[in-house]
Amino acid sequence: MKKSTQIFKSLSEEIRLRIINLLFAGELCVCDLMEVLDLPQSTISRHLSYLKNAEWVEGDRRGVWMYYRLIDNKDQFLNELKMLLIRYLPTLKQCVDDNARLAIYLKQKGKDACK
Amino acid sequence: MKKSTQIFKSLSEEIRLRIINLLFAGELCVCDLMEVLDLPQSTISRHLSYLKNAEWVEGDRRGVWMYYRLIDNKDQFLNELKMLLIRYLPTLKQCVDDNARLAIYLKQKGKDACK
DNA sequence: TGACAATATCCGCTCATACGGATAAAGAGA
DNA sequence: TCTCTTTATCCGTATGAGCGGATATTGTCA
Repeated sequence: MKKSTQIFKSLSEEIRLRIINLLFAGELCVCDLMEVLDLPQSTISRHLSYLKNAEWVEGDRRGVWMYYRLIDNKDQFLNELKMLLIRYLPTLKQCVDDNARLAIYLKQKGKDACK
Repeated sequence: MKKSTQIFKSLSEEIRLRIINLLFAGELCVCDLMEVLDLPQSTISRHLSYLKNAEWVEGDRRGVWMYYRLIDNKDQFLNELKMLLIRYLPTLKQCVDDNARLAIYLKQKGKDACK
């Protein structure tokens, strides 16, 4: 039961929903998210660790960078909830904007940004 | 966006999940819930009003009693989430126990309890 | 109208968690 | 090893929401 409420609590925060939405496009590192969401590093990192505890994301280090991605969870409920979010989040204005910013950011990334 | 986080926040509380689970069986009044969940009246009432604001339930007065039931929402996302909960909540031990207590309670209700 | 029952709201308190700057830890490269 | 970059964690503070007893509100019935 505790775990169930934790799942929903992890989704009850705007920034975390925005992060999940961005990760639908594929893995991203902390500095990517800082850029796109325009938020301080400690805030991003904190939310990512929250999402990791709730088993939404996993991260792996590549050099200095930590790359985060959504987990393909064995838990059926979590997976169905994720499917729901995949369809729902992109209909929200804030997420549409974020996705647009991400696209622009990724296009110019190779040149100057991390990696 | 605010509304989306609010939806999940409304589900991030054990008592509220238990109430939703019980209401899948049909409408109930506050005193029913007090009995089955064994919680003080102010606590039940507070959570119900929270669920009402989040558009999960609606209530109507019949005499002194307020009967609450789940809303058939027009919002597609809310409805799909509800379908998910209908399948998921009854698999949780706490909810199984609650449902058993509800069944016993309802069986003897006509005699002494409200209405 | 007066007493009682069911429900909603108020109140003071406590706890969880958000924030963001500062600091620590980990790795890369000279 | 020294420095720089990225990320994680710490810290003090602020806010949101939970709790349950007390009180207010609403309706019933005599």
